[in-house]
Amino acid sequence: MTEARWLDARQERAWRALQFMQMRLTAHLTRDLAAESGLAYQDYVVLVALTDELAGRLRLFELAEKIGWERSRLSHHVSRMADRGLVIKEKCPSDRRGSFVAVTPLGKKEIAAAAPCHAESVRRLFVDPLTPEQLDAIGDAAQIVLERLAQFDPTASDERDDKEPAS
Amino acid sequence: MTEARWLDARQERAWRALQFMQMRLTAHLTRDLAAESGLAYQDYVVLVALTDELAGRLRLFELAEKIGWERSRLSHHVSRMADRGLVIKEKCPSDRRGSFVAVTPLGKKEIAAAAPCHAESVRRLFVDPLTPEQLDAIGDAAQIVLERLAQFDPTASDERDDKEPAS
DNA sequence: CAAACATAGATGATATATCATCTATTCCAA
DNA sequence: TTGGAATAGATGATATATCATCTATGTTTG
Repeated sequence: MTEARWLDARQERAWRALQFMQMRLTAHLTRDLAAESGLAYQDYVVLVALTDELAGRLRLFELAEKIGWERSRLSHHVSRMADRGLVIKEKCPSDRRGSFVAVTPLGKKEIAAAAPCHAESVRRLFVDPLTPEQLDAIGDAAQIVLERLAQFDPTASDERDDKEPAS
Repeated sequence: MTEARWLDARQERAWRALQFMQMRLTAHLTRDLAAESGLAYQDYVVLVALTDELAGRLRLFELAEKIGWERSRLSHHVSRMADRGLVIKEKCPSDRRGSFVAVTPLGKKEIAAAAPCHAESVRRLFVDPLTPEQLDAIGDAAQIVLERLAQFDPTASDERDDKEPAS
């Protein structure tokens, strides 16, 4: 069997450090958010995506696409959030299969309260210790990886790309 | 009034791109791994950490530390992996509260079969599209963020008063 | 030494995520 | 048109993660 090409030292270091950073960072941000608001990180993601919209609402499938979740997961989670009054589901008149998820006044209040704290955490833990050049490097690299992912998995394209995978 | 400092365009782009990359990448790697082996990504993480050890075994708390999991999560997961014969738990003679987790021959076989495929996926999706300089930049940045996280990490103590970590 | 405390790990309850499947609608091509 | 395929979303079963708590052992301190 072909001797496995594992990663060289540089590659492995980058990969492992990134994995660990992501894990620790997410854990920390989740704790901060829970401590300062009644929101889980997932609630935050949903609410930001909705309030980011002019209408404060999106079709479920659009929201799923926007935040990169599976539809089923989103459906379940939105139901739970609706039970808590953070969002509300509305029938879509033009496509009777579909629904909108809309942020409620309560949801707006919660996200407005949580967002500054969360931004503060992101800045303190991630943005501040890095230089602008490092941030750009991360942005560039992530974008490149996302483009490559889109080539291998067309369903997972978050950005509009009309380029066809070379084949 | 301190108007909420959100992130500027560069910061936000880096942050969002990183989040998306991580999500998509993990999803893709998980699928690849499941398709080419009988292992979930979590199994892979555990088995790599164990086979990485000379003795092929670790105390549970050491393993948890190494891979960055909560102990309870690891305890549950190791039980499930033990049920499948991938690892085995052994009493620790020197500390009778504790146990070792050891990789079994089956576990070794599975990880040996899965590792090259996984490495190939990581290379194809993450390493190959980036330059060595970009990989170093990511490694450097992640390391810096990890150091900052360590400063703020509450595992050391619950004293939250030291808002100014000496550097 | 004993009492208080800390640590290792397990366990059960609950919350969330994933997977397969289902219904209702819309789209599309023969 | 119409019947098959695709899409939107919901739902229930299962898998995994999280949280609080428990037992047993080890450690410290008065």
